[in-house]
Amino acid sequence: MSRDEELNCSNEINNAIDFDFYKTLFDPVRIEIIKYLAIYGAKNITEIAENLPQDRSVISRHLDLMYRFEIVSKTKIGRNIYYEVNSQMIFDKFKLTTDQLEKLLNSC
Amino acid sequence: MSRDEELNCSNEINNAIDFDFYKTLFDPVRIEIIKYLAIYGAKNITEIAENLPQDRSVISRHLDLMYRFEIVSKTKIGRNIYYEVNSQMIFDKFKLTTDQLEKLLNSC
DNA sequence: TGCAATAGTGCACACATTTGCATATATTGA
DNA sequence: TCAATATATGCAAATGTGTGCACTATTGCA
Repeated sequence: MSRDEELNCSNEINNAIDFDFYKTLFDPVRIEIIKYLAIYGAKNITEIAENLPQDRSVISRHLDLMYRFEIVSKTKIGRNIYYEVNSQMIFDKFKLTTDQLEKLLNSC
Repeated sequence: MSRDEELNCSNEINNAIDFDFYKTLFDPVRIEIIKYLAIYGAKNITEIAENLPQDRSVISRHLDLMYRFEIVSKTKIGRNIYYEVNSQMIFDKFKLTTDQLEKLLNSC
């Protein structure tokens, strides 16, 4: 394998796997938030915090981080900001990664 | 949604996503090791450590952890233990998760 | 057999991230 | 307008994980 092929291979792996997205997704507390939202639908920070051990401020920061990766979306209604899981987006991400990994299996 | 359905939904999410596996996979140094092995094939700890900034002992521990999740496999030849990425297994895992997420999209 | 090479482990320190309190900042509804 | 409610942020402490050194253990080869 030439140096070019090596670099190419490395790049393909980087492209196949959106590392920062998955690293953000696979955090124990964030997964708990996601599960809560997946079950109960759109909820605001206060209500999420009432059902998880973490402080409101902590939930706020986790949601903000997930929002930046589009793992959750938010809708403002009155005083409240309702957060919701982008289930479709998460699925699409896994689908894309799976497809790209399949290609990688043949080339790298 | 009844309490039973909630629990069921929560369990399905847990089953769909092998959290510990993905959490182990998405670590910056472990990904570097995986990329190195994906490109260069089976290598022993010493050689991996020579090509990454971390100490041999650190590489050893990361490989041990990944081995426990079957992310890598090992083969002993003479004095050396050659580690290799289980690319197929990683792909299969993503495929399974993707399929199960698709089902979840309809039920939860 | 012994020694050189390779891998694994105990330990303490480094580092990044999470956490919760206190407080600030918004923003709405009365 | 202003009190009430919801969210965001500064900060320092806590936590968990990663890290490298020193050392031990293992084992295959000369």
